Amino acid sequence: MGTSPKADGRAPIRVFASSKSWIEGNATFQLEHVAGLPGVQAVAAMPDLHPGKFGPVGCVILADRIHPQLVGSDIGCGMGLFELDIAARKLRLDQLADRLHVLDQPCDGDVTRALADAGLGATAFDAALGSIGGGNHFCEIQAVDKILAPDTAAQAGLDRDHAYILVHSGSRGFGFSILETALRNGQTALHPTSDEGNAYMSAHDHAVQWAKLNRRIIAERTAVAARTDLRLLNDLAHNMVERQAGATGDVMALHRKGAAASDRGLVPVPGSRGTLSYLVEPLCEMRAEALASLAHGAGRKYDRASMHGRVRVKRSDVARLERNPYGGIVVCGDRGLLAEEAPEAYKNIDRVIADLVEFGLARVVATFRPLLTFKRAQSDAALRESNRSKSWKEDRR
DNA sequence: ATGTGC
Repeated sequence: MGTSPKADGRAPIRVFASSKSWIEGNATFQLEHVAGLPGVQAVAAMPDLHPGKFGPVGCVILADRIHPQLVGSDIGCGMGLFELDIAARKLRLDQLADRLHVLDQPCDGDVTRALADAGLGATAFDAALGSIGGGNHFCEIQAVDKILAPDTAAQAGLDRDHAYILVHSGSRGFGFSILETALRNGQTALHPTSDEGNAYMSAHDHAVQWAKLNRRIIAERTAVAARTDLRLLNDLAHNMVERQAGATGDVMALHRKGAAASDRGLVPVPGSRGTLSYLVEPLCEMRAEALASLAHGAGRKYDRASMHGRVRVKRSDVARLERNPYGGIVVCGDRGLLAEEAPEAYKNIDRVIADLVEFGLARVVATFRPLLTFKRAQSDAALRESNRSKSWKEDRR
């Protein structure tokens, strides 16, 4: 770890990655750029740091103003971990894989009721509630691999025999539209208590709650497919900004750009879809230095575009990518996405976790192995075709 | 990441 001296008006950067964790040069370059943005006072980087569209993913930025671009378009994106009320060995995974295709259809249940129960008003994007989305988003059925902190695991009610669901999804078109509106109005930096700042935060917080509900509904649909009940272990957003009191009483903005909060319970840290995932307990000692945050996953090693060259998406490769090394199933109808999201596109999650442990940021509670990973099942072409036919029907009315 | 485009 190094703390850069404050030079060129750049905020100090603290990197919680050992020399064993490979970090791409462009990610470091982006990190330095972000540290030089207006009003930035401190930056913390996690071992899963990798280049992003606007600044690197896997970092935390404390500033005296809100930078909507740092939060990005998927406001409220995060991880929900749920326990299913069924033993993992009792699941019929092939059957469940078939049934989970309902996740590609809109909810047929009463989404209005779910929104009302969550205290949320209607949005123009509610038809997408309960859908996973694309990119690195997934819904994964897991089994406990090892419990490494039995006391903490027992406190959380973890049962080594039960199946678990880890949902990675966000606010779909809703968060996207909020960023779009902010940028259209030229709002690249907002004072936290200005009218514009308040309006952004209000829309942002709505999207954070919407995304959390989205993960809940995805998990509930999965539980229905498995004919069982579920219980929430924890749900944490890793793309978000929150206001907090600064040292001199002024209001600051803490941006988590692909980083999980370390002050609100156990943190699920997913690996790639071909590795173990972790549940970790944040430790307090270095919390302030790490800006109250932890790594949010393995982090990409190769960008999406380059994966198309690295992984040939022939039939034999598809067959390989549709299984994981644990004998589990990966459902992803989109060949291109399958290549982009191949496990080899990601850094080693064990190394990322080892760094968190070595820096005293967390300890491992349990590991989970993937049994069934569900990603967007329809290809791009199929989705476009389906949208086209929908709008054609609307045009005809 | 995106009710993801000419």
